[in-house]
Amino acid sequence: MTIKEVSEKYDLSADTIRYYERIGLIPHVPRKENGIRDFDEASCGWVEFSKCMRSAGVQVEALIEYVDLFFQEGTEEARKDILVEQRARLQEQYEQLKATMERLDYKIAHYVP
Amino acid sequence: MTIKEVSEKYDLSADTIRYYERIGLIPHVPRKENGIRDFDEASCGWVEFSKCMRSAGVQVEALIEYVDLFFQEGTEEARKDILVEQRARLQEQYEQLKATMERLDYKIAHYVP
DNA sequence: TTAGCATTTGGAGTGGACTCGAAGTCAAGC
DNA sequence: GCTTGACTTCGAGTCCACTCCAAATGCTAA
Repeated sequence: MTIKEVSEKYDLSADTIRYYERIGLIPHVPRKENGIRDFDEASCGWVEFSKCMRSAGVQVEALIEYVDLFFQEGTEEARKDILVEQRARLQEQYEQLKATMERLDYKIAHYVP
Repeated sequence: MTIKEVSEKYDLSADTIRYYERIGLIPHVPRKENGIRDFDEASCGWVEFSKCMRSAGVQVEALIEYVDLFFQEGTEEARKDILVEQRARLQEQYEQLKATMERLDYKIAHYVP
């Protein structure tokens, strides 16, 4: 698949996908002989994963570290730790979000500022 | 209350509070004769409100508009609309967050990348 | 009354995450 | 053979939301 197809498939700009590869947020994408990216299933999987994580607010830094560890042997625990930590972060955001939504609901329902 | 006290009370830097006032995210804070901010209950309320909204991810822009309308007569509906729209945005974030957390839970539980 | 610390303003600087631009290559169609 | 449009790299630019700085003023305590 070309970058354009992947970009449309996951609704991420081609620039963003190139940027993600450049900074190591997704692993190197295979190229054709002419140097053009040719996304295979694994690469698509990474794009999809990064999109999902990013849109929930997982930091770029954490994802880079994860991808980095992914290519080293015996780092399963470390990788899992990253996931656990990010999971905890999301949990916090979740609580905050819930509280704020309830507050907004109340404000909207009783609207008199 | 001084800005320092408010800053400690709500765990927001004094710089951020001044910034919020400057851009209109909170209304003008009353001053003493010497020009120093003297937060009353209303001002504290705005600080607390903005902190809550911001930490859930409500955009600065929307809050500025809200505060702006707040000081004009007959804008109740418009203000409520802002709240309703922001509520919907948070709802989307919430869904995204939930989905991502579930995905992480699964990945963590079955850890074999 | 002088030191030392908080506060004021306005403007400049920062960090994160993209987003764009320039200059070049390549394949397909006319 | 030439144009057109998608692709490449790499560096620069942008946007948002702060965060910091400088210079001036004010309050408190030795």
